[in-house]
Amino acid sequence: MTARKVRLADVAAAAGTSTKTASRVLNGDTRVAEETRTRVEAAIAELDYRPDPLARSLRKGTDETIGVVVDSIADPFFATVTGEIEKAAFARGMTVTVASTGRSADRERLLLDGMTRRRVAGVIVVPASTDHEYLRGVSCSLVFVDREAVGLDVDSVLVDDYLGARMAVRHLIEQGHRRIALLSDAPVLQTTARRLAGYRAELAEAGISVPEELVQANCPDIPDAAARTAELLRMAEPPTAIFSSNIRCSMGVAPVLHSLSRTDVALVCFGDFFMADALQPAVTVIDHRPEVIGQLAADRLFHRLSGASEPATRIEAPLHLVRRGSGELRP
Amino acid sequence: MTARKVRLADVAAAAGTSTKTASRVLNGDTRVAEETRTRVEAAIAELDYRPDPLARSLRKGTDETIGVVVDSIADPFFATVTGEIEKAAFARGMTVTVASTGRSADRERLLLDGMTRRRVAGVIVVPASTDHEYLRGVSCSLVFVDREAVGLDVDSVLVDDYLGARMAVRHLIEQGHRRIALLSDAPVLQTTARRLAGYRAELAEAGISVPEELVQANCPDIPDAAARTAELLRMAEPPTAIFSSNIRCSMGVAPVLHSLSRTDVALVCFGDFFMADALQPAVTVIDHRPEVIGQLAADRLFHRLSGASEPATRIEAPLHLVRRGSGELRP
DNA sequence: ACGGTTCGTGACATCGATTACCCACCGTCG
DNA sequence: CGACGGTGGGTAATCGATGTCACGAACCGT
Repeated sequence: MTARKVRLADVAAAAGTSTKTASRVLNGDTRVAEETRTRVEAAIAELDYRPDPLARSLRKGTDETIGVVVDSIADPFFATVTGEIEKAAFARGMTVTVASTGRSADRERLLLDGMTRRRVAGVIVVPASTDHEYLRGVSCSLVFVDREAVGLDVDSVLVDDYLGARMAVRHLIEQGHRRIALLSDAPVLQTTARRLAGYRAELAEAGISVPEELVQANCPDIPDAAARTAELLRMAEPPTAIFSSNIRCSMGVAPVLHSLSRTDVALVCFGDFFMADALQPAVTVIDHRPEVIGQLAADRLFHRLSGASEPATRIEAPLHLVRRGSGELRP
Repeated sequence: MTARKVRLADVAAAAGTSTKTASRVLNGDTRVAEETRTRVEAAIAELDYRPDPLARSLRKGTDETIGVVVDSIADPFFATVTGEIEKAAFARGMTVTVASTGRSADRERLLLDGMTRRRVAGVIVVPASTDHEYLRGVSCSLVFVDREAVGLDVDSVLVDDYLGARMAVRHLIEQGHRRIALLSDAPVLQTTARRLAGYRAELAEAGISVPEELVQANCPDIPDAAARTAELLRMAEPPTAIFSSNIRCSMGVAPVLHSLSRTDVALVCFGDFFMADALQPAVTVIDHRPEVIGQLAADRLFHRLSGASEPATRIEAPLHLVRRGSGELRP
């Protein structure tokens, strides 16, 4: 077993130079004699030396680590996004630290504060708070994902929520539906609010009025979404179609429709989810791939890290309607 | 905005002491006069000082970070495990760094090496390699999850694969099945090998011989599992029941049974998965909850970190059969 | 031949904390 | 009364790397 700790000083000693020169070789400084360089490189290889990342970070003031802050790392959507980021980071020899906000603005602040204190090179964040002025002076690069930054000019990778919702609702209208219910999270979130707006706009444009009892815009979790769905179906004049505006809701709606054998009700969901294509009928979705979003965010961040100082960009991840059956049912 | 950098020296200056004394207060050293202590604490609060984690780690030789190494962070099972670990870490003010091995032993080595070099306090790892001697001398605590350590005596949190497989197969036999197919990953993995052994043992005990064509023990991914399932169903004498021994396989099998309208074939899966309860019939599973596994692993790790030096333990996460319909079909 | 570059190099300070070691009290005991 | 032991606290070394700056040698132009 090679010795426990090999320091730069050991390398320098082995090569017969000073630590400074060894450091120069390590960092690819050009002002080192060819002969010296090879001697140091030999010593590095010989001793299997690798620099101490902590010491380096302390001195340089920036760590080869990127932070990922999401609602919940256990959420399959964010897990996939994170996985993609980790892949990109690994390819560049960087490490990734993750943290979940649980949708709490305070916690978001706490986590970001901790990460900047650790001098992460950059952070990819799905914000929970609605005001990001506090990030004004941070020295690390930031990329916002899924939700926009407020009061801060940073790169962001977004989903066109408004358009996606319109696509979904238009599709249902095209199948002949007039009573289209909506299930969504609390509209205090931008994302949710925009999807709700898209839903209303598309219906308005088609000249369809929306009875408020069809708008269930406050389902925080799967069981609640399930309960609301059951409620909708018990109405005197039930909806003939449902637009579920996020994955959590979808995972509540779909099972209920099936267990109540009400698979005659059309369903379009915002966001693909596991097994959506295995149900009978398979669930039609507006797809925004987490892989793509993760890649875009990572690309953006690494682009910044390599020194680009362009103005902040807003990238919109592509959306497409995946017809699978449930959204093509007629009333 | 408070000043960008507050160092311990600033606190000491404000309190009129030396950095050493300030450091003592910070680390709860008892040999500090009550009066001095309060003065320093006031200064800390006043300046909103928080110690630099990097500098501290460099000096102390151990970082307040725990590493999580899994096959893939995007896998919903591991994502949930990771989420639970992160939750536990956050509660203790520690950060979490994650990395995926992609099942590569080399990469496992690389990642663990990198983490120990970063002086993580501990690592929770789902190993990809089959020999862990190389971890013999590491200074950080380790907890293995889901697969056993080989050549190394460490805490581990496991699933009783053998028992689980027997439970699944017994259940199918009890429903009257005799031709029970198996789908699994490559049996080089311990987990897989044990489940396979359980499958064979249970059948043998029931006096049922297993035609080798029913054993599809090499499905690396979802599409492959799907293809194998279709193949099984095309056989001259097809199986009346299928035991899918891991989640990835299950996500291949279930959709195929549905899309081929062969929901008359009984199915029991090892590991719960999203929407398993929404299918018609819902999928019967042997459940081993990732939340529980994550918690157990985190508990174990933090227990070690707080200084326990008991011999290594082997914890087995509880398993239960969740009857949902697909496993109760008769031939 | 001499001052001015450029090049390769090393001594030393530095990042921000912890810690080894030493000192200055104060009270007490022999 | 002086040595001793326990407190409270300071100085400087340390963790492992990088940045500053200065220095000697070779090189160049006039």
